[in-house]
Amino acid sequence: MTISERIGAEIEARITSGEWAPGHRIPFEHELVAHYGCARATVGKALTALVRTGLLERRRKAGTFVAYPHVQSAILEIPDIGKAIAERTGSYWFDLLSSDIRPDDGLSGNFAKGTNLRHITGIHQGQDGPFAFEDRLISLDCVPEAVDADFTTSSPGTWLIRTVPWTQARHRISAIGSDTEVSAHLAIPRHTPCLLVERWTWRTGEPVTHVCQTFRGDRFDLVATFAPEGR
Amino acid sequence: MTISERIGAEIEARITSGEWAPGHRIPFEHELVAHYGCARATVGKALTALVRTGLLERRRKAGTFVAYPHVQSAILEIPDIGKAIAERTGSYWFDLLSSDIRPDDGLSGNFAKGTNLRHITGIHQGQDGPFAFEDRLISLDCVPEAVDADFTTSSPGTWLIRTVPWTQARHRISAIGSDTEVSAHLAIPRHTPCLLVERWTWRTGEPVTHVCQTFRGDRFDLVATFAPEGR
DNA sequence: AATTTCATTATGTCTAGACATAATATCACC
DNA sequence: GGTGATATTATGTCTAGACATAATGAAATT
Repeated sequence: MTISERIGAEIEARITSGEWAPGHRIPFEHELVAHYGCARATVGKALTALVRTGLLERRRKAGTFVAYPHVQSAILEIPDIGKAIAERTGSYWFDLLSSDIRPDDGLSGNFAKGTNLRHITGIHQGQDGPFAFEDRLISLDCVPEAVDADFTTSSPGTWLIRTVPWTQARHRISAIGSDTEVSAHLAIPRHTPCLLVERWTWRTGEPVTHVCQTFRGDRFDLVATFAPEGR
Repeated sequence: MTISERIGAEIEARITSGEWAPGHRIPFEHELVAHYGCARATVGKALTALVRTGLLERRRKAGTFVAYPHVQSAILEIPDIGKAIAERTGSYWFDLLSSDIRPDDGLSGNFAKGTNLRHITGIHQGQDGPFAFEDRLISLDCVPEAVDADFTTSSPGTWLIRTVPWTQARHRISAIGSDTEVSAHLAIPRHTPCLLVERWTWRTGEPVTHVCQTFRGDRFDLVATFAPEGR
């Protein structure tokens, strides 16, 4: 354990134990330097790490304070569906249902009107039947290689992750009842509760893909963990 | 913009533009030092930040490499339900349905058998009706103040965030159909698709609370964003 | 050929000090 | 009393150099 890690751990312990409550001013850097007998940069490194995790807040001239818990946030692992299904059921494949190319009609609101899009629908299949239905648009202006990519061997999601360096993504997670089309594809009654994961991806500001994945509610959930001690 | 920020931004640009693909060895630190005419600590700071965001990977003796995209992850903001509902509908309150105190029967699997628990059920209400049903257990051994906390003025979640310094949390998000009890509380037909958010919280390894929140699927979704530029 | 030894090298962490910046408190002045 | 200039102070960032550590490849040995 390095010196800065030790300093950080000791400060964190005092906070989580409640000894230093939110709003409390922790000792000045020069006091910590005197206490630990190290350089200021070392103390600074420890404090910077704790600021990153949201545990501390520094104000010039005033000092360093225990932060008030703000918005709770968690790290959500967006699973590689193929890997997740293969791990759970032993096998996985992607059934391509349709694939066509057309310009954006300007109604999607995500891509610029006229953007060349590849439109794909398909089903993520596991050992014991369908897991999820996918409806995806890929911008060919941003990812020209997607024109002739073969999505019968690997799913579009897996292919894209490997091909395009993403920079930004936005997810929306909601619960819906399956409609007629999805019900047929997933082999479930109509109005069965499903998890809908919608994802938009950008690369340096330019839209890359927009995907709607409908999961069978009884076969899939998302897990997120939060650990403030940073990675 | 500081020097280290500039160095980091330039490296990131080369990666997201595709010039430096995953696996590429970026220049050695001493080369970057020569290029930018700064100290090694400054280059190191920039690189450390990029490692944190998962864009780079450093190997002693070998050098620093562009990381292969691994698991996609996103930052999920766990909303303060009260605030979210108030913002959307203009008003919010928590309807306490039941509150009792009992020792853990050892069947929950989350708390140690015999742990004193406060068990609470209630409804998150908005302007135009119920939003979510909540079923919560709080460990009184870990949070003794919860014995006589008044959850008619603020929701248990809001109260806990302000009172207990959390250290770890785990969430599970799934889609379910409402059962008889939930249907009645949320004023929806049975088997309506709902978003179930389950959350476990620990404080230095000790379980604090376990909560199941059932949201009306038509009135709530979760949003997560991913932005590799850190935080 | 296989193994051990050793020098090399790039990153990991640290020190001691410097200057910059922003917020605060103080004091003189109107 | 209110206002503005000034000194003070804690954090923010940086430099130049040091030693530690771990991985590599080459040389020496078995």
